Amino acid sequence: MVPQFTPCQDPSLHQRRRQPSFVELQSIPWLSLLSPGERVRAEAELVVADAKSGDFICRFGKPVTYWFGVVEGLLKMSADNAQGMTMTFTGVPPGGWFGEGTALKREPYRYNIQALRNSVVAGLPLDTFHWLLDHSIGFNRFVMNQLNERLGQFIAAREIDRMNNPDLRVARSLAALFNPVLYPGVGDILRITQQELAYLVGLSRQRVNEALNTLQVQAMIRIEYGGLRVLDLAALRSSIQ
DNA sequence: TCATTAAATTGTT
DNA sequence: AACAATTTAATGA
Repeated sequence: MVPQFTPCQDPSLHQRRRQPSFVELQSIPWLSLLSPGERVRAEAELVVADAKSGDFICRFGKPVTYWFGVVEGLLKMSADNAQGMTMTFTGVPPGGWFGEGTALKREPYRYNIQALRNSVVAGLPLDTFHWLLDHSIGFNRFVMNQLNERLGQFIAAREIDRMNNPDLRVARSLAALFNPVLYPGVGDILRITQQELAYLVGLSRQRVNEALNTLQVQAMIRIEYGGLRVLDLAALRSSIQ
């Protein structure tokens, strides 16, 4: 059955925030692009919080407070359309940072971000985000690269939505999650259950299970308990039929 | 550290 | 949707 995520209080994350640990800081890909001075300030202002499964990191219409990144776990980016249907844009695995578009314009969020399972989320205060944009070339390069790569993902996502072959849908969605530029924290193994993947792709768990086994036979992935290992990312991206 | 038990995840119909 | 099989996590001696 489809679990109804219990809607939770928005300020909870803000209240549960704490200082990032050394290991958590290491998982933040753009810190190494900063100059020593910039880095000191960024690390001082970064916060992390534990999000429980079902927690909303941000909601449509709420003002932007942080630029967010995933340290650990898995998030889901989605929006509600006019018909009241929830459509999932993408999953956000470890190493992924998002919301720079709305952060740049200081606009309210235009989508929801929800934790698919217990996760650790990092947040950079909006003022610090803008300060880095004004001072750090390395940071600007990262954000620009991020925007460009995500644009490619959204274009690919439109094609995925139009595909009727479930095996292909799963393959392409997986390829997106294994994107090394957007999600450097993923590596060879993506921690995701078949149920979670089913939510992201919009298929039943049974069908996802079947598709994954097909992809495994084709030596594109290896199914592991609670996760998947990529063997051939290029094939996931471009396989036909 | 090991054995037992509970919980989570996967495989199958 | 239901159930069985498998894997991992938690517990306590």
